[in-house]
Amino acid sequence: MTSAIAKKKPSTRKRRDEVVDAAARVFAERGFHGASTRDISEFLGMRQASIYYYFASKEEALEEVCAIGTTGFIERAEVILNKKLEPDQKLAMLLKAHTQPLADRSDYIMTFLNERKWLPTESRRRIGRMTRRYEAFFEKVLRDGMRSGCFHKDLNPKVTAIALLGMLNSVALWHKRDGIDLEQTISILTTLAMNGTSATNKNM
Amino acid sequence: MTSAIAKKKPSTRKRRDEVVDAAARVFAERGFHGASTRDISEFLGMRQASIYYYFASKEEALEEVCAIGTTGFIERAEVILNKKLEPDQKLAMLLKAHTQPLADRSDYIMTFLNERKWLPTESRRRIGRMTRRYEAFFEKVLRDGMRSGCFHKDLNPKVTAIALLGMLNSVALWHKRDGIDLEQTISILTTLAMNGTSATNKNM
Amino acid sequence: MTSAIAKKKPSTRKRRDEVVDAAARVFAERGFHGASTRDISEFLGMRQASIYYYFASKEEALEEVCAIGTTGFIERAEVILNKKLEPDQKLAMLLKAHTQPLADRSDYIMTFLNERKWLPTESRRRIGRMTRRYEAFFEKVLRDGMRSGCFHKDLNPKVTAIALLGMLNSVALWHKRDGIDLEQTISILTTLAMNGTSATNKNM
Amino acid sequence: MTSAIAKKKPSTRKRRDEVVDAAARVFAERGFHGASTRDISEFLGMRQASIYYYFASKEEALEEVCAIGTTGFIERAEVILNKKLEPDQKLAMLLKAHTQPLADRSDYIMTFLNERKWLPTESRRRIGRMTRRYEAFFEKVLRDGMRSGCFHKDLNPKVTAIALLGMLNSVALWHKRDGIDLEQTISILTTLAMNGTSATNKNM
DNA sequence: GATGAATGAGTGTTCATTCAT
DNA sequence: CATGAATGAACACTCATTCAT
Repeated sequence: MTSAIAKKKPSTRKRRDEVVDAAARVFAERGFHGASTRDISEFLGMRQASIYYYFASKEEALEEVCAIGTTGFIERAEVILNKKLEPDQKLAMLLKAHTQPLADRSDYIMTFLNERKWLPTESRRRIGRMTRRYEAFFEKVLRDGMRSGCFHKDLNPKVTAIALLGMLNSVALWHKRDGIDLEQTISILTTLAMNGTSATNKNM
Repeated sequence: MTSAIAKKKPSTRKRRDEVVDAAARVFAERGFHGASTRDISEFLGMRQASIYYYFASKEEALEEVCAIGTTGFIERAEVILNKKLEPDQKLAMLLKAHTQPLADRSDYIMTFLNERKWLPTESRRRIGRMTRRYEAFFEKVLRDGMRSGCFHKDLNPKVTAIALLGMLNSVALWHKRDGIDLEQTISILTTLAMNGTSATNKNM
Repeated sequence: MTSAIAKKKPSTRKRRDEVVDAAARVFAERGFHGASTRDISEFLGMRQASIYYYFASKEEALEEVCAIGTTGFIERAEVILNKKLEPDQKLAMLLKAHTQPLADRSDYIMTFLNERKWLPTESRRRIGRMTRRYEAFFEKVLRDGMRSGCFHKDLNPKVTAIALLGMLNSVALWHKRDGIDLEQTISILTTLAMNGTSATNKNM
Repeated sequence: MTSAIAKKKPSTRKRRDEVVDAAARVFAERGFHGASTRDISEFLGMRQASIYYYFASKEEALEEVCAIGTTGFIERAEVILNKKLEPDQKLAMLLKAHTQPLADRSDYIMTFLNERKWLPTESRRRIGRMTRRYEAFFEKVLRDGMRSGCFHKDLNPKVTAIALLGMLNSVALWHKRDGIDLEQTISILTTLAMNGTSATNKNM
């Protein structure tokens, strides 16, 4: 997924990264269709045409931003899955791991979340397969916990997985609203999620 | 679906409604910036210029779609707030009432959720005030329940309110993914939310 | 020239006059190409389409305004020419008569002066012939005065005629600038013109 | 003709100048609102969009044409004002200097005279201040001459200044009419103006 | 590495005009 | 008399993209 960024010589790499950063920033702020290649270039103090030294097309830039936006999620989830821990502990770690990149890569994450639907068909599909695989990790942990008794036995693991991710991701949309501390918010969401799935609940 | 707006004379109403519907549909599908006025007009079998008989601008069309997208939410929430019920029962009703319009007005809701950020400053602010007022209803019920003992006493009502809404709204984004039944999903989410906030939880 | 306005029944006339007035006003203010039929209709509290009850086209409206703008000039000049007076007295009267309509018909005059060039070829030619005929009156008076000795014998009557008219007409362009009284200005211009053409001058 | 603007690098200068020239020509011929950006581009053998490589907007093009249209007037007038000459000699020089650019920059001058009213508010004001300053030069010379005795003591210098300029400028409007030689016309106008203001006149 | 110059296709919008009612 | 509805043509302007340098 990240191989695309490693095509160029090390010397070139640095500047190219800045361009991708700018694209992420601008896409996050104005949306893919609302952002122009000129917006990106101006952000960099470059001319519009210069962008095309780094990208063959605007869509390719979106692809790369989205790719980076998803980088590491699956890997980190896999690591957690393989640990010797109870399912509820694993879930808590998954939730934590999921939200953590919001702090330092929010432009990439927001672009991925909101703009991936405008990717050209093929790469959209590729990314779709990845996210479904990622969701499956959550589903598996939930299923494991239901069997082992630490999650409520009547949960619908598929819907619950998507719901939890939906809740966490929605943070990305309002994490800039005043008076909301990201760290604290994430911990609150985690508690909410853990309680929502806990086996100690009756009303199901 | 069109019952929400009943401001114009009956004679004018019909055709204009179709235009608004088309705008909602196209905005939901392609995003505000990805949709052209030609897309809207073609959807209606009209010429592009004819759209401007009904709207002064594309932005005005977005405004109207968003306005309809929010119609009734506050009113229904107010009715529920004024009922003589326990806070947890009220919350359940609020959640139900919130998700119900997704079924028959999903174009409007999705446009509101995803595209309202492109509204011109003033109407964006107006809508922003509305949504904050709406969130406050959820907060109030949570706070009431925390005091009365039916919700966990250590909840953060503000963040919890936004989190629950975030979770419910995320349904709008995947409610078309295959194999997911809207009705059932909503009931699952409600249970999840009720458990997440319940006072019977320990791990807080 | 004015027969166009007398086509309709007396009952209709009044409203039609208002429409012509509005057209003159709007053309004077924004220019023919800068003014839209909607501007005219809005000025009247009408709908855009209603204008076409009175005019077959925007150009026809311009034609009518220009026609009215020139109304009376030739007639009044002819009356003056036929009087038994010295040429310099005639010239003074011509100048006075020329500037007088500026006060109460400035919209028509300004439209005529600035916008007649956008008239369709044929009516532009017709009006061109009229203005040349009008200028010839001034020329004739100048020539008469040169012969009789009251104007300087070396004047170029053609150019002088156009120059005097150019000077007077330019009043129409700044007659709204603050601190300039129309009446007084006209008298100053007349003196200037009379002196400029007087036979008592040496430096020629 | 292009010597007036010498701000850009020589390399960039040439093509851009051609575009400004074309704009001046087209604006002079059809008026600002009657001229389309396509008219300008076709005149140059360019595509419509290419105009926007040189100008941010049609209005900006008008601004530049008007700016060039006024270039040098104030400077030349200042030089004349500072000469050691009698006021009447200065006035004659001012009149001559004013009309001379008509020959080789008539598109710019005509655009300035007829179309400056369509400039955006701010630049219209800026240009308005310039023209008022220019008019003040004429006023000053007139006032000086009235005091020194070479101009009639009862002149109204403000109105006279504007009247003379109005007369000269009106040349711009008919200088293409057949049989009128520009050089000769200007000399006639000058004489007319000098006589009109001369102290040897009685009828004031 | 980057840019100046240009363009084809498209965008939102305006406008004069038509016509049935 | 006047309008509601609509439209074809044009308009100013933007945009992603190209390419020689």
